[in-house]
Amino acid sequence: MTSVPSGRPDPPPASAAASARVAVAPDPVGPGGRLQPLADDGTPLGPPRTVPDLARAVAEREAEGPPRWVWAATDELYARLLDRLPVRLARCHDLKLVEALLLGYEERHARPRSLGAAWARLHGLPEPADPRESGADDQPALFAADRHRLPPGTDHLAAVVAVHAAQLGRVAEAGHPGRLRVLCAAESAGALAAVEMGRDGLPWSADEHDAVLTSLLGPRPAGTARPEVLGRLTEEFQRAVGAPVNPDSPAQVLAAFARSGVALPSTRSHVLRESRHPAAAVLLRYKELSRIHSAHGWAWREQWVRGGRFRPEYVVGGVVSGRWATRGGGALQIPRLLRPAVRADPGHRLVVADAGQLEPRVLAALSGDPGLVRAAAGGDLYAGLARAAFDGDRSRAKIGLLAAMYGQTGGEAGRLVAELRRRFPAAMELLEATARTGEAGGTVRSRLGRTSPRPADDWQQAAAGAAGDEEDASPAQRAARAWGRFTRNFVVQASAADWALALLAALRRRLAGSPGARLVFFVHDEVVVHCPAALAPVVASAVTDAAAEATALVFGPTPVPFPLGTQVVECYADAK
DNA sequence: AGCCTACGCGCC
DNA sequence: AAAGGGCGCGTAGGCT
Repeated sequence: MTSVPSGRPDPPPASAAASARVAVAPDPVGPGGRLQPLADDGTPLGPPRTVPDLARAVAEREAEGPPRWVWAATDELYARLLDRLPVRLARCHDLKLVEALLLGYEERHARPRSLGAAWARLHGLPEPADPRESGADDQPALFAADRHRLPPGTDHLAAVVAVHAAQLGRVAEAGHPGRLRVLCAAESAGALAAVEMGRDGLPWSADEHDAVLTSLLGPRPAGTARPEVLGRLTEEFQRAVGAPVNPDSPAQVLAAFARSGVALPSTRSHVLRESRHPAAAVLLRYKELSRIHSAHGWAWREQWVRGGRFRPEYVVGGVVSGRWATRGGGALQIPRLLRPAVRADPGHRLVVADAGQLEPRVLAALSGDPGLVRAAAGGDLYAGLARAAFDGDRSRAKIGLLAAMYGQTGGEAGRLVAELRRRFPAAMELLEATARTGEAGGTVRSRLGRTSPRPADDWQQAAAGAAGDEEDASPAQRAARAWGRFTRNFVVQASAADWALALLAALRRRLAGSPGARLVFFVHDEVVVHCPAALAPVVASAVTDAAAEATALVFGPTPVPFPLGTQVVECYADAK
């Protein structure tokens, strides 16, 4: 285990003031449920209360002063409550997400994390496997309780109370309990935001979307036919290679190029761009248009855009680094070409906030490397880096630093990394130490304590199947290096995700006082808020304040600034 | 028909 | 010395 070095104290607990908690268990069927007030250490305060209308009881309790709601899974229970709640809930403790964080911290990554599984572990019972996560075609609501995997006859509320208390104890035993507490609170707040954002949706203009598609692909074809332009480009491509080749088949395309005397290593666009063969340019154009049509064409719009909103399903903790994933619609990959379709409602604005150079700043803050900290302090980190080590060549500085964080060693980038090692030894040593840990099969942690998984037991054998005729490295060595690149990047990416999650939570809390302002998008290092135009300045300053709060929570006092570029626009395409 | 992998590309 | 991290999704092409 390698911990991230730090000379700074733990941040304070997420809620310094004593705040009540309330455990929640919905009835298996119907609108009722049970509530159990808890002390901050998880001890029950008084008897549980049975209520006929859970949403109403939760709303009333929230109005008395928001407790931290403790429940099995936000994505299931909060999603059901939200429609019937007059307000949004301030705080929660998501047992499933916290269980996953703790299992990772305890290096038991592979274990199931449902409430039922956690309950079983507490009682020495066999652990039920996690249910298959799935989207729209899921089990009907009647079976929702089954998703928690509680053994039949188990009291849901008692299980919530017991697992919660046990989790608080496990957090307290961690190496940095304060940081882990922040992580659990931020992850849980993120789960609330994810449900809300999925509900509210991203403003999306079908007309603008169509205008973009039509300008690129021509008029919409009838039914599921492909646009004529794709047929024309296919024919043109086939004439150019002199064979009836499917342009969507990399194998056929490579063979056709080979027949005309051009050996390509792949059909990737950067390879095609270097080829002088006349078919290459046609193929590139075909790929570009075909991609838009198949990935974000009219069919996508009809499937995902309803009532002027794109509503993706966010999956909190969907990536081991703590980044979110999404299910359906590819929400985290909205192509730049389509951003004109993201438009604020009339009289509204989008406040788009983007954390610039987040990962290198995270590296500076984690390592405390004096040179890198100085470079970060100047505003443009890469420019500062360039002045210190690359004769002012900003692009080489950027390539070198990214290569160092990704573990690239070959070619020009490798030489740039060598220069970085001379000038920024502490930062580079942090990266190399985490890589060595991974190569040896160990785990590393983010700043707040999110822990990398261990490689599979047979990780070095499994890699033996890969074609390995290169160099002198054995398959096992190459597998070790690959895992080292993963852990090397994990610390930076996961700590950046810590910061972004803290930002989201802080911003969400600040926006609670402005009901017209809604978080509508979150992607790794960027948030978008939709609000009435008059509110935009307030939202923009809330964003700035939230960034400062996130920096303090995650990194404590640090000389490294984490600036958030904030823009107020009507259309997403106009941002930066 | 469904299931799986490889490939390629979009985003960060 | 070492040949670039994380995703979702669509298509092709092989498998059962």
